[in-house]
Amino acid sequence: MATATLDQNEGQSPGTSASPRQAPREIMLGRSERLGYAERHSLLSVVEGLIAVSTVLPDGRRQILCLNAPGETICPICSADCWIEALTPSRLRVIQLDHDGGSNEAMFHLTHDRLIAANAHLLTLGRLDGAERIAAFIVDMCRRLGQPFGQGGSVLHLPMARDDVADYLGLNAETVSRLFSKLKKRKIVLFPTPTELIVPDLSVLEARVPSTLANGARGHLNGRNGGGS
Amino acid sequence: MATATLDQNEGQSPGTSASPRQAPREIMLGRSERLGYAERHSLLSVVEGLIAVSTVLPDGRRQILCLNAPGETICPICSADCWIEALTPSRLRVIQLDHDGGSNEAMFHLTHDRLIAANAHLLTLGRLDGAERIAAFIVDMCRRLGQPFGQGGSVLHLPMARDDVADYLGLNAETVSRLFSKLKKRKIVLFPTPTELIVPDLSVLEARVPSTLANGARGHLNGRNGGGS
DNA sequence: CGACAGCTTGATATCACTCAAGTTCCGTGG
DNA sequence: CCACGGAACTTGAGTGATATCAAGCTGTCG
Repeated sequence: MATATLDQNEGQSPGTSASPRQAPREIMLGRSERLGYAERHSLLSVVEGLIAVSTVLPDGRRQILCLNAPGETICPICSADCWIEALTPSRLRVIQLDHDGGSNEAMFHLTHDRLIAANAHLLTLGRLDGAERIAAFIVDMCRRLGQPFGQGGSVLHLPMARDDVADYLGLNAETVSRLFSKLKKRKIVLFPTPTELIVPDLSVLEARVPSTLANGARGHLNGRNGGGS
Repeated sequence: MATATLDQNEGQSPGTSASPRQAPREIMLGRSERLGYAERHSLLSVVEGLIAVSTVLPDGRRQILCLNAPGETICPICSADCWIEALTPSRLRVIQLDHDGGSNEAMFHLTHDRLIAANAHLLTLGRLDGAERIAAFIVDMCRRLGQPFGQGGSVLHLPMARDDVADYLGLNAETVSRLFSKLKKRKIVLFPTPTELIVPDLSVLEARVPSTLANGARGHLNGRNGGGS
């Protein structure tokens, strides 16, 4: 897993990066820029933007395993065999690991939360149809990135392309677009612009997400919730 | 579908269980018997049989998140919101936790391995088609449960129903059966009986699994031996 | 204003699901 | 030992959801 040292040139190779000075080391990534495993040596947390951890097959198929919003730390384990990719221009902060017991526990919590989220995602990919996946996705993103709107509504700037949503949900971009359109037609979600979503009433969307998931998907935000019934 | 209830006398209620009084606590589960979260209080490891950790939606859709073969320990985190279910009659051993730092590390390793496997599974469900999923599955099971056969082949007793394979791979039972038949017709896999598979040459199957996965899927195996690769 | 990237929409194809028989396997009882 | 019955498995036909291919549209930024 994460080894300690960083050299000075970190974050240099990808195109538009600005070179971080000293104290709080930062890495800038432009849209679609990636870091492979070899290019990271520390824990990273997202300051700004949206980061995807993804696997790409030789033929180009991509699966996004995990999305990290600002404030979240990228799980170094889930990213060992994968790419870290900015879905929108992003700023990352390098977290210095102290080699005491303390960071072990931090690593465990990261891993723990990630596993719970991964399990929810497995259910999504294995057993939900397209419409359900989209509903679950929007609800999840509203909780993580949305601003409250009216009574139980949410405004969300979706900082990723249809393409990326598709690769996260195991669909393709056209299907995502069609499903969005369907929600738009029914006025469950409004689209002032393609990346600006207004959900007037989140509970309408939540009603379209099978219940186990509606709870399970929150595992990485709160602690655990109710037992397995 | 019996749900086993456990009280003080752990391991009593499920059908055929033998009740150990003291030392190595064991739990027997008949086929399809389940333990909910409330019925477990410790780490469990599989002695015999095959255990699935699964989530079930209100409408009955089931996703198997994880399979545990003999010798493996069931990850308590991945099973917090889920059922533990025996796919074939199984024997579990209760592992007593000592509340020292040592078990923290054990928990971390369990979680770590599980997360790596979950990520591989996400790729499988999100981006592989039916034929690829089945190939990846058989290869994985051969490594974990198979006996070497000839030059680079493997014999596998598959201790689970088509149904269960389907719920693990996000398919349905008929599709699994059809895909098995296709492999049978091409003599890539032989079926002396429906649950007995002979893979004369594992590399033929491996060639049908996109390469990233062929490596990633082994993450959770550390320390177990399997047929060669 | 023009060009490009991203988005939407339509037509068609394909893969996997559903429903419905059959068939095989296996345990049980005559 | 064979007949029976149920569960699991296989197979086929038809359907539906999602992917693919192909335009066209929109919005953003020089």
